[in-house]
Amino acid sequence: MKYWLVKSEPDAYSWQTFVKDGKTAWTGVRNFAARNNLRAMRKGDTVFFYHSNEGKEVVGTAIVVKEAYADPTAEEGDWSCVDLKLRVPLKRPVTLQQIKADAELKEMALVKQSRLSVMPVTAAQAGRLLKLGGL
DNA sequence: GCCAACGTTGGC
DNA sequence: GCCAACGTTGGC
Repeated sequence: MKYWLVKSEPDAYSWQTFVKDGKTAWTGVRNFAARNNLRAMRKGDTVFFYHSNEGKEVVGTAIVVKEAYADPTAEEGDWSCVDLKLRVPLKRPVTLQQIKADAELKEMALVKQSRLSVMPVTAAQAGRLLKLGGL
């Protein structure tokens, strides 16, 4: 069982919208590294949901319910998406500031590769995020 | 709104 | 196959 983190601009697709939807197809990824990470996701994996630009914090968790399939929103090219189901909101969002200040979390791709929108999270980092998030 | 980082494209 | 130019992302 692995851990991941996906980013979304609240303007494009917010956590609040996800809460209403309950489940969503994670489409629109157009970056090879991010796509490959999507393809490496397995059913049951935990996915952290991060708000970029506005908020800049990890706000909740989701679970992979359908593994990679062809992204229906892609008009050309070889792109993939997965289906995510809502799990739980963090009791307290974990901000980028906190992440940068944390010895373990500052090693996350979120900090080191700011442009990557789908990335792996280690088990240790996941535990830390959940703890800081009050879960 | 600016700018750094970095992925992608295209000319050679 | 290299590398410069360009576009996009995302933090500040």
